[in-house]
Amino acid sequence: MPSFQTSPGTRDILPPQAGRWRAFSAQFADIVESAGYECIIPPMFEDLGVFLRLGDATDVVTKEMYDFEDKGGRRIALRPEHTAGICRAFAQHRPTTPWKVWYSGSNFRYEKAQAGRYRQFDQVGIEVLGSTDPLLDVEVISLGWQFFSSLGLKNVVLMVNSLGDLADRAAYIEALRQYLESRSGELSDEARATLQRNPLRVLDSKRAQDKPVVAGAPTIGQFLSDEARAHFASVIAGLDLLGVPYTINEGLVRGLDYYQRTVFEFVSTSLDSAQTAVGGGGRYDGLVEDLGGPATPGVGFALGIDRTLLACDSEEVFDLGSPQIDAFIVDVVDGMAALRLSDELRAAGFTVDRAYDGRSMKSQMKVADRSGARVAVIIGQDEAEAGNCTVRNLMTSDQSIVLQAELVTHLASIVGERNPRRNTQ
RNA sequence: GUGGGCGUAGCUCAGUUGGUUAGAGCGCCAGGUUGUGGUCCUGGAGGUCGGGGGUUCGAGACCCCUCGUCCACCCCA
Repeated sequence: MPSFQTSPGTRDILPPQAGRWRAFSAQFADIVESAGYECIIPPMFEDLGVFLRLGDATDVVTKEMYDFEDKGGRRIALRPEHTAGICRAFAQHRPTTPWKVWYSGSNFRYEKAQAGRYRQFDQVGIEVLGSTDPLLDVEVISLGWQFFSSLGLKNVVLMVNSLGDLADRAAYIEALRQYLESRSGELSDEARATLQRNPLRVLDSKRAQDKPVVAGAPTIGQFLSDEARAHFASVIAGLDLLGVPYTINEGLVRGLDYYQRTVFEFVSTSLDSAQTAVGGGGRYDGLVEDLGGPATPGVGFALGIDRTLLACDSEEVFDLGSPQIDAFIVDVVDGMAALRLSDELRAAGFTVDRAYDGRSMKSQMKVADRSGARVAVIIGQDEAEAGNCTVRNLMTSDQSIVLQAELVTHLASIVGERNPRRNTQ
């Protein structure tokens, strides 16, 4: 065993998996940038207070925060999610609205690791600040939906709900509390404890014992104000218009306290672990104000990269290999030709690798084969003296001798034309 | 945080009721007549059996502690 290993809940994303992550983010960027969202990169740690707004009854704040005091005596926390930091950035910089941003990055929560759950985990997401338009909620939800579709995922379902405005929500929570307390004798010990902290979360209980009680609970729908009801109706109408399939789930509550009105979650039905939520979001109209900014509505979502990729694995989609190598250079003289030719070919736009350490031709050919290269360019003593090279097509085993000066055109005839690398002036 | 499963070479695993210098397959490296891959053959490198303590004449195997990992709960992406 090596002396050091990754800390609990963290891991190395090695090649080729790391390349898949990069492609994942790139594909996400393509989709949301086409809708006018721009990239934002907030800091990984902030003043602890920024994240306390997520809710003092949530585990994310009370148990899972990576917080510490820095050398300057500041109370700092590693971000457990992106939304709060982005709202803080909005309050700090006051960009014109609507402010549409997307992000891709790591979050940190001190939890015990499990399938699809890590202490350092990555999300991509979008946020829009400055508009209450319900059709914006629709745009946001539909972009999430489109992204899952673009990955090739079929077994993702969308659940939507409305938590109402603050007053609706408060009235509902009170009614729910009264109901649950009246039947607390039937609840599990765990659910009773949850009831004290956050009655909404009892609706999420997975224990069979709690199911009958939860099934009989009052639902949020009866508590919505006229405004909240109209807002939700517009969201539904918009989803219908776009043909985005959804399920209204009145038991859907989100884990963070800042949500109001629209909430939604994307769930993979092809994951068999306990973690099936691959993404979620909603409207958080009070958050910017809570952080000391002007009253500003907001809506957004976050998708878990790990879990979504897990879903891709189980549906056997979005499967990427390593990048294709066009040519592999085998130089058994002194390596100088390999150095020069690889440089020239790369400048011409080809992907080129080579062997090192002056190994035997047989050994270098093995490495060439393993690299998956389509062509081997061989420089032996004869070629070096004649100024040419042997070009071997590793798929067909055809072989020919060409002048080194004509290598670029010859290679293009085998693997196709490439765009030369451009140097910025 | 609670409960359970598991921790033997880079990877996947064997290791009989505790008994001599710990094995296989894959991978890696080098050869198989002196310039060539993917198949085949031969050889080689690589492990303080997660770590610490204990029981024993003797422990990879048994006991305790610890760390890590996986799974469930909790919570969430």
